[in-house]
Amino acid sequence: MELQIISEGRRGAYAKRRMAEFADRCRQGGLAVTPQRLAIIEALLAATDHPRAETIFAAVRKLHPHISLATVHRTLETLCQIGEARKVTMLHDSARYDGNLAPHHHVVCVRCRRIRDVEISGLERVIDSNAELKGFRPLGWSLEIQALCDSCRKEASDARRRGRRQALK
Amino acid sequence: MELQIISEGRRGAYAKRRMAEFADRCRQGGLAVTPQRLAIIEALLAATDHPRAETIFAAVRKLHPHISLATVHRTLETLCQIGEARKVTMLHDSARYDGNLAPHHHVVCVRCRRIRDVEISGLERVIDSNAELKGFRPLGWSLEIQALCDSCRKEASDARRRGRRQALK
DNA sequence: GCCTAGATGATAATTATTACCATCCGATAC
DNA sequence: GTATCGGATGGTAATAATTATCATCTAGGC
Repeated sequence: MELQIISEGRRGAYAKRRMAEFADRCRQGGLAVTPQRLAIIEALLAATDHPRAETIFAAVRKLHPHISLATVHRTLETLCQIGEARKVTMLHDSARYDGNLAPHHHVVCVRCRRIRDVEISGLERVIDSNAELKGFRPLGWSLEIQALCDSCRKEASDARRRGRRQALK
Repeated sequence: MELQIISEGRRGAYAKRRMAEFADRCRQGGLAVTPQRLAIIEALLAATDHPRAETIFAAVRKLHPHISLATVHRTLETLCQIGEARKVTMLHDSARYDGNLAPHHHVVCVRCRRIRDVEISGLERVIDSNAELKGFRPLGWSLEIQALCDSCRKEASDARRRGRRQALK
């Protein structure tokens, strides 16, 4: 299969630089530089709407009809793992509800997905004085702090230790 | 079917007050006060872990084996609509990705789910000086501003107008 | 008690994502 | 350039979460 770089279009300097770095950063992460990965990162950099896998799939498909949706899903996750993309919706896999109506925020463990309430004051001031929301009328806001909880931190370091031992065998 | 109030247990004063208000607030919202709804809001108020529908289902089921998972899903959404609960994961229905690695935040239209980047400075200071994250080691944070975008605002008000006309017929 | 709109339970359908596996190909060593 | 090999891909089945459908039931107003 042969894929080519999607049209230059009106990509910004940022996207251009990121594309230039991309191959190296893949290799640094131990990943092969495939035409699919190039097409997907390029579509992601060209988008301004924080797309879902399906949207990227549709965009990439126009030029490369053979690409598979599964590849798009996999690749987007991979890009997040090597730090080339971010998942905006950390807790997207199922809806989580909160009965606490008082204004508050959340710390989320990135590993076990436990969520705990946090109170933070003074946010309102920072947002009001700062955010330019042209075209959007704000209704509310919520801060999500990504974190590692103590028990996950312990388990993660144990796993690393085991991994190292495995690697030495 | 007959459901009863889940054991008093160690419900806080907050939950107690909310339970007391609940029936009235349902009627205000034009909703029937059913045993299922009582059981679900009570389970939600008793939980501190921002549960998913399945978790509430499991909790409620212990005392009320006949309740359906579909009812739990529907009811949780309904509770959000009348303002008795919040969905912590507004954009949970599909994963959204972002190629922009620079630190930034998001405004999300609650209607069409468009997401736009916002830059907000000074957040770091507020969080560091404020948040008590006992047991969690922070890795990053992101602020999500819920909003209504201009075009959705227009459509929503058009729809209301149509609705009123319908209602007059 | 009776009636009706709305609520529920049971289950099918839909949607997003992941798993699986045969085949392919990028990267490295020759 | 060729051979080799482990990771990557495409096609598709499987899974998980949620929503739709519809027959039945019931809360709330009379």
